[in-house]
Amino acid sequence: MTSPSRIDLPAQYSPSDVEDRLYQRWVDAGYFSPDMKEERPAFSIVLPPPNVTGSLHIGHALDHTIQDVLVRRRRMQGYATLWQPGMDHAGIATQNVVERELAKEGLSRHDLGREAFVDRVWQWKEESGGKILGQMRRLGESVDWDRVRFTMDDGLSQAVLTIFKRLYDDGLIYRAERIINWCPRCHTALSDIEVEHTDDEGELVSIRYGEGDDAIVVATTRAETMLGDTAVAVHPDDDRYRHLIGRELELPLTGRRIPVVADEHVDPEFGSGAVKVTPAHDPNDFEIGRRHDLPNLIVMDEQGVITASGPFEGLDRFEARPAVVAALREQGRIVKEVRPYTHAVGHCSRCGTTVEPRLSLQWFVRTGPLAKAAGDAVRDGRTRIHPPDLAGRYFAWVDDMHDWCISRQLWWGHRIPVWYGPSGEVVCVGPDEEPPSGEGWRQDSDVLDTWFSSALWPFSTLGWPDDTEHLRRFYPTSVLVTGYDILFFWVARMMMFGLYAMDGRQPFDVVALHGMVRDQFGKKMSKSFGNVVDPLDWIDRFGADATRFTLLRGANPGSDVPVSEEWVQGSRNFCNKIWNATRFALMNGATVAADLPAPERLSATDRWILSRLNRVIGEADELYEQFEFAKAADLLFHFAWDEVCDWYVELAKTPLAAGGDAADATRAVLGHVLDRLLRLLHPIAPFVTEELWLSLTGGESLVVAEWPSPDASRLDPAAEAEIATVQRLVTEVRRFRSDQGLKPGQRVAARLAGIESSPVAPHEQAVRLLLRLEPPGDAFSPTASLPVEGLRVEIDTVGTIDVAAERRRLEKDLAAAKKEIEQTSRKLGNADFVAKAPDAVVTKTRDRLAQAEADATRIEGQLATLG
RNA sequence: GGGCGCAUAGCUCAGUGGUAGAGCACUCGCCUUACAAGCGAGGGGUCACUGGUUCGAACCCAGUUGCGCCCA
Repeated sequence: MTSPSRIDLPAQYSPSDVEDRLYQRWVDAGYFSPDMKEERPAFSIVLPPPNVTGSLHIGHALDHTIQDVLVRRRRMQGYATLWQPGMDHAGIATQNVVERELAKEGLSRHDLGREAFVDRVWQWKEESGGKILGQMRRLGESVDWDRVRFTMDDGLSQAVLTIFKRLYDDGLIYRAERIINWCPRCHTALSDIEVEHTDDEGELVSIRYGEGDDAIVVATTRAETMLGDTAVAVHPDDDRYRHLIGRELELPLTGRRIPVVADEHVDPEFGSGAVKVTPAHDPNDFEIGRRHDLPNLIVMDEQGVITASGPFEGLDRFEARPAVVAALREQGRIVKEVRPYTHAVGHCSRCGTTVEPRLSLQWFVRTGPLAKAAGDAVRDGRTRIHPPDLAGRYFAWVDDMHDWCISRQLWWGHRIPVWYGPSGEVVCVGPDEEPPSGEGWRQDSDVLDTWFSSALWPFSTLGWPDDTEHLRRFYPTSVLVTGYDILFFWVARMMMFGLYAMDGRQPFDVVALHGMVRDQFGKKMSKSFGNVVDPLDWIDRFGADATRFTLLRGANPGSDVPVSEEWVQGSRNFCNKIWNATRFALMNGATVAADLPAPERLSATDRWILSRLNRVIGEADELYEQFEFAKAADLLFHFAWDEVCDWYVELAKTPLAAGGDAADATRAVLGHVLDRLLRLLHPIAPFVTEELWLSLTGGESLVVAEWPSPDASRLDPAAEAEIATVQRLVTEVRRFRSDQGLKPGQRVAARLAGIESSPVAPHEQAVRLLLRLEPPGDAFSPTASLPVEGLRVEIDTVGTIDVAAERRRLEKDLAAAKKEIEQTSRKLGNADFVAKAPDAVVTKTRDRLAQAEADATRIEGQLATLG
């Protein structure tokens, strides 16, 4: 159960050896439940409840990782943090799952009856539902497991009944006969946003109604609906049809006579300028029908089968379509057929079946005043949408919201709390009221849209309608993290219900939106395309930290997140890099003490890395605060790898080897830098950082360690400049070595002429170590001489120098210098530039020119020496 | 049809007025005692196109083309 001791870390980080152990330790310690001490400020996030049927997919992984980052950082900052987990009951999806199980037994839900079926769903939920909760542990999510909620729980159901009653009494819920989206496979109504529109290939058939001078041509993609036509509509100002308005035509195939009506909403420019009107099967036609008192003739049943009497009765709608067209063709009434004809078709978002608009008696939420409030809360800044440019989409939705159809013809869900009496009474029953009983009373058979209960999530999970401590402390929640595709579905509805139920207080202060996870080519992940990433597979193979890091590294606010296996490998490598840097530190006795040595007692190298560290602490903290996870991850990646590992650790080897005070100081600084770095990375990569930090510090846990803040007294521009000089020198000599074909490990003798008066002087030993330069011996005879950073590096390359390679290198440098001279002199030769550009820019340009000229002169000299 | 967004290296993306960047991929050389999941060096871009504003434009403005998303 304990972490490895300080020295015996293996050479490679193995996530599977540490993740479960650490996670269980965190849960056992109770870190994920908020510390309710009064003085702690509150921070809360509600997890968007995944479907009880669902399993963890890569989109969840992104969404949850972002939330975990926010929560873990705030926890380290000392907040009372609540990350509220749970699931929703997913009405249609869950009912479908259980119905499929029953089907295997040759049963339908009707064979069981409502009560037994619902029992069966509960049974399924207990046994197989909620798999996702276990998977969330694998990702390292620090949710409060003591507070898992489910939208069908007693408490949350109480919340549903409470708000339904309030809305009903306020006249914000009503029942009406309207055209709704009907799924003939799920046998239920759907709301507008549960319908997905795709451009499908169909046909556009033009049909002649009437005879001779009275003939009118109408066009349709759903020919079978003509069986339910009750009028033809034309624009009142359309001269072509003016004479027909008010007359009747015979509707083909039916023998019925239907009127020609004049309606302003008909577009005379579109098609023939005349439209068939099917009020019971088309939303626009329904409106026309209402304006002209047309009958609503339903010609299809709930499975999409034609019910209109005649030869088509009993045909499925897709069989009826060609049959109707054939019959019309036989009568010579088909004027034109366009096939294929691409047009938008609505599909059930659950099962993909083509949605059928259908006249039906349903319950609705009157969204007008609620949506207005939801828009205003964002407009006046109580809720901030991030990134702000996505607020436009939100406004477009809430400012033009249609009433929300909330009844579903399902059995699994919150049953509508309305009773109908024997004499036509309608009674909405509140949560603490007894439903009317007695002969002839029955409850509405429908259940509520799942989104109705998830719209209550930010306060129902905290105990509403009871006045609980959690509700008082954690509402409004601090941030909602979700994909921009959920803005309409869920965010707007939570805003409406939150503001309504909580006396105008918004459900969250910030809505932080992210995009969709895509593959490395920016393509949407889809099973049929075969590019789906399973986050659990990645966690198994690369670790939870690498998976999280990969997702975050692409998580720019509001934009899609491309990922690939190559990139998660890179993230895994990064974790391993941190692992080995800490391993090096432990092997060299790095310590983490309360106080660092004062700057006067530190080398420029130590002062440099501390200066950089404190800059990075400030920058990373700001990026986290701004939801800039991709930039925060990138910053820490480069600081850790490029600066700490590639330079500081390498430079530290010299004082560590020297021992004494120099080694002690370096051990303290190295320990300090890693301690702070691990803290900064912990929200992103909780496991590897925790494992290393425990070894490095012997502390209790990074989960509850203090979040770092920058120490301005450690900023040291002079040390930064000094080390920059060292870096340029080393890089330049490495380039020479590489061009000359000297093996990296090959030691050569060299003299660093003029180093005494150079800022590099204190770093001579370190520079020699990095460059594998031996001190010159008695027989030292340099074959090359490199002027660099104000000193001259004379090297005995052990053999003849590759003159051609050296010439190539110098000529390349010369060309670069000449280009720089050309560019800068042109600018400086422009009087307007010198006069109008800021002084700093002009000075900088002059400096660049001077530097380039010096470089060119030096290089030309070297080339001349080469002969 | 309406609205919004995007176009920068082979791929995916940062970069909002002053020297074009990263990751991955690519080339060359290395098992140099933390790490080959590594180290060092290197190649690679008319910043979609046209015009404008400006001393100066990847960046601001207008238009064009192409692509994507949302809504109907």
